[in-house]
Amino acid sequence: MAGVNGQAAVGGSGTRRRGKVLEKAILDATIEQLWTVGYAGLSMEGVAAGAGTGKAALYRRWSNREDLVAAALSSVLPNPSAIVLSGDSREDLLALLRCVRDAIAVTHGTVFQVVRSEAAEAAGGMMHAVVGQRVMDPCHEMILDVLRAGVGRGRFRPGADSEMVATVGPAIIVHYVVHQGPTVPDDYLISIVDDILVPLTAAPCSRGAITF
Amino acid sequence: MAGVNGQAAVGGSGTRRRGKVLEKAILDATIEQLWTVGYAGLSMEGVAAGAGTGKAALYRRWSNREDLVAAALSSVLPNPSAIVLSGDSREDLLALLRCVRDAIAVTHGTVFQVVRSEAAEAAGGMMHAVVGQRVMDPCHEMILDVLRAGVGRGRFRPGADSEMVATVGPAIIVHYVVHQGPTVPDDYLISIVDDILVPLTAAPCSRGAITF
Amino acid sequence: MAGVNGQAAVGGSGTRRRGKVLEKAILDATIEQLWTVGYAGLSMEGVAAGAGTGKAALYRRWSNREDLVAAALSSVLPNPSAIVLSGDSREDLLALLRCVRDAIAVTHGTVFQVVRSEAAEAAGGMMHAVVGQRVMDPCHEMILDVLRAGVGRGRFRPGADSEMVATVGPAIIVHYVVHQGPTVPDDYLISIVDDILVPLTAAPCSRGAITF
Amino acid sequence: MAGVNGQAAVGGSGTRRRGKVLEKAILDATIEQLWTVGYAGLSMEGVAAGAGTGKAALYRRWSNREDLVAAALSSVLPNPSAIVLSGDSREDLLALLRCVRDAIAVTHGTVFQVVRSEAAEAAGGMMHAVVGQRVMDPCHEMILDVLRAGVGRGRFRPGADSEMVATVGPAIIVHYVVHQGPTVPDDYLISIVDDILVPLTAAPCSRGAITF
DNA sequence: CCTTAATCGAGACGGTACGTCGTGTCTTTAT
DNA sequence: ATAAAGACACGACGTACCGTCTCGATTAAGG
Repeated sequence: MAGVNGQAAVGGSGTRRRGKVLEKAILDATIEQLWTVGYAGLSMEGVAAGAGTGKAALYRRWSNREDLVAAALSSVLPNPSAIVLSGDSREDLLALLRCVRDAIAVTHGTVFQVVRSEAAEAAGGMMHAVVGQRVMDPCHEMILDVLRAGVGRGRFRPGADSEMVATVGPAIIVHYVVHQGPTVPDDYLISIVDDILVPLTAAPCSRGAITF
Repeated sequence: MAGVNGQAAVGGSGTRRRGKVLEKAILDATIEQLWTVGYAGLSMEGVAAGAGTGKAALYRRWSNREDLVAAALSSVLPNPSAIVLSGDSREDLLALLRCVRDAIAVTHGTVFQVVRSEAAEAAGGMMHAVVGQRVMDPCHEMILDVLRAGVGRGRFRPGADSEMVATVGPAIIVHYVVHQGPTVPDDYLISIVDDILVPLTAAPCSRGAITF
Repeated sequence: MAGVNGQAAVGGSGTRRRGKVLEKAILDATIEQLWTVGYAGLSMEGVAAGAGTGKAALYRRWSNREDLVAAALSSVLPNPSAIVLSGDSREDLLALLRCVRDAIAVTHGTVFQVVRSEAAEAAGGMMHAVVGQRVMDPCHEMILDVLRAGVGRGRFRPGADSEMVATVGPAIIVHYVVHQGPTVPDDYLISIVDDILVPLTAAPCSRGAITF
Repeated sequence: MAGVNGQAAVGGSGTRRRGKVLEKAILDATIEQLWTVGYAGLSMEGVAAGAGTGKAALYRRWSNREDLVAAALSSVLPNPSAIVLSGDSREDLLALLRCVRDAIAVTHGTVFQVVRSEAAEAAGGMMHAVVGQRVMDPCHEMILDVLRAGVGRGRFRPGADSEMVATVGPAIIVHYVVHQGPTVPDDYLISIVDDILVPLTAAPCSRGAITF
């Protein structure tokens, strides 16, 4: 458990880590602690021990537990801007929802282990804000882009490119995570697209007479 | 050996509180602490002091902080079964979403201050489960009932009475709370109904004889 | 999770005490507590507060109350080896008994506030052992030396240099303290020497050539 | 362990003890606790549980732990007035020292587990006083009587019937108990008499010329 | 090459809260 | 009326972390 890296806490291991190497070891130890004991059980002392360093090395970089965890999460979060949109609305929406899902999964649901605590709000870089700024917000914007494109091409009904429609998908994912746990199956995402987003954006009476 | 003094409580009240009276005082003090210092800042000692009692009286009833807060929240949660459905689908959905909103507002967002922590999962009566069982789940079922009724009367499209459609409204509210804070304006709820639920459930080609 | 504040000690002293300085402050506070509230009323929390530190600083050094008090007593006990023997048997015995008396007086009788408790026996450095090893045992040996010298010079009867004779003086002092309190008057010590030790060691038929 | 008597804590055992029967059960449970966990580990709750009763039954009879233990000890202490003196000084002194020894042994050294604590001094019937009044003081007086008789018959030197000489024997026993534990071997008592009391009381040059 | 300043590792420090246990008081219920 | 049971207000226990701080030891960089 202790010592994610290979040379910590061995005593006279010869070399002593500094700078980025040490920082990486600390963030790795933080992530490990999140997976093993969770956010509530994570302690600065535990992370320091796990990384084979002292508390001072942590506090020199991050002012408290929240900041440390935020930085650790930030280091493992997926990057929405890496997604290339195909132009196929359904596939693009699915890809973006998968990104949202992965952002939550990779943190093991930590974001929802502590959300909106007052202490967190005071701190600048709170965990939730990190996930929001790094993943949720960009995904939201990209979903909105897809919706606008769909409306522009007449594939979606007018007004389907609203903030709220763009919110529905991520919201359902978040709701699922909060209620069922951090692992959202792919079928569920497909279902969100097909059962919610498709009907919600469908052009009304798209083929006129057929409904007759 | 420990505790060698033994003075009885002299503080003001002539008689010593017991049972339900004391329990009420403790839960009230807990709610007050939640509003003043938040979940993260709430301590058993603080609640005991606030309630004018000792920690033992707390631990005799609830085994830890989570259980205590869950009980306190439970004591202030709205009761969905008190909602009388009018038969007007739109109004009924709105009433149910208001109930969900109130459940979160009344807890000052506490449910989302700590959600799905491992400790919480271990404990039987964790905070989130309380809100889920007491409000979210019943509301979900009632929303589903409204949807089924709408489908049954042909006001809603077939298939609109799905689990996922019923999830959309609460999910958006949760999403809002997590991102914007615990106070969800009524306009937002109306917008959820009109911009999401109405289009999502709209009978295809709503204008025409088919609705009959 | 616990301990969310973090203010550093602001209390008066510019710098934070460490090592020996802090240890001294703690032992002093312990002695003060012993005199003000007695052993039974002494608490780790009280000592920590009195010394202006935290309980951890105490438990880091001593594992429990007994050990702490033993250390505190040890710091104020008289040192028998500082006594220089004059060769005058009577004066030397008196000086040694005064040392025993002082050892008890300086602890305010604490040694006899808890003696031979099971907890004490388990612990290695229990209070009573401290006084025993530091004062009682050395004094016993020195008394024995004085007796042997007296016998050697024919001033004392043969056999007067026994363990039990050496025990008599301290035993009477202890008996007095247990029954009358920790302040043994000097007259009493003189009386022990003159009324007990002198007759007990007197050479038979002291007047006569045999003493040669 | 729990339930010294046969019917405690069994539930609906039919009869409920009162008065002397209950008092006896409590005192027995107290003695048992003294032997098993010692004075320091003895608690009112433990005694109540051991006796199969409630704390109220204890506090109705004795105001605190000290009083309870004093009463319990008192119930098992030997009675010096039962000793019949033979007239043989040596035998009589030995019998009295055995009484002192037994008084300490029967309490398992409890008297020296807490002695002269401030709390004890405040209370009227503290443990140590009980042993003192019930055994130590009477024995002291009886020893003095034996000494006076010896002096009166010319067997002892004049002045041998002093308070301090009478104190020596018990004092050495107490000293032994404090240092070696509550079990004083009979040989040790004999040694006290033969090596201390006999020389101390011996008539000087009792047969004149023989020493010559 | 050797200083020199930075920063590492370790852990003591003053402090808060934890969850447990015992005290002495007071209530409740049943005998 | 009193027994048994146990809740109550309280204080102390010994532990765990917090965030700050000190103290060598190590090490990268500058002269």
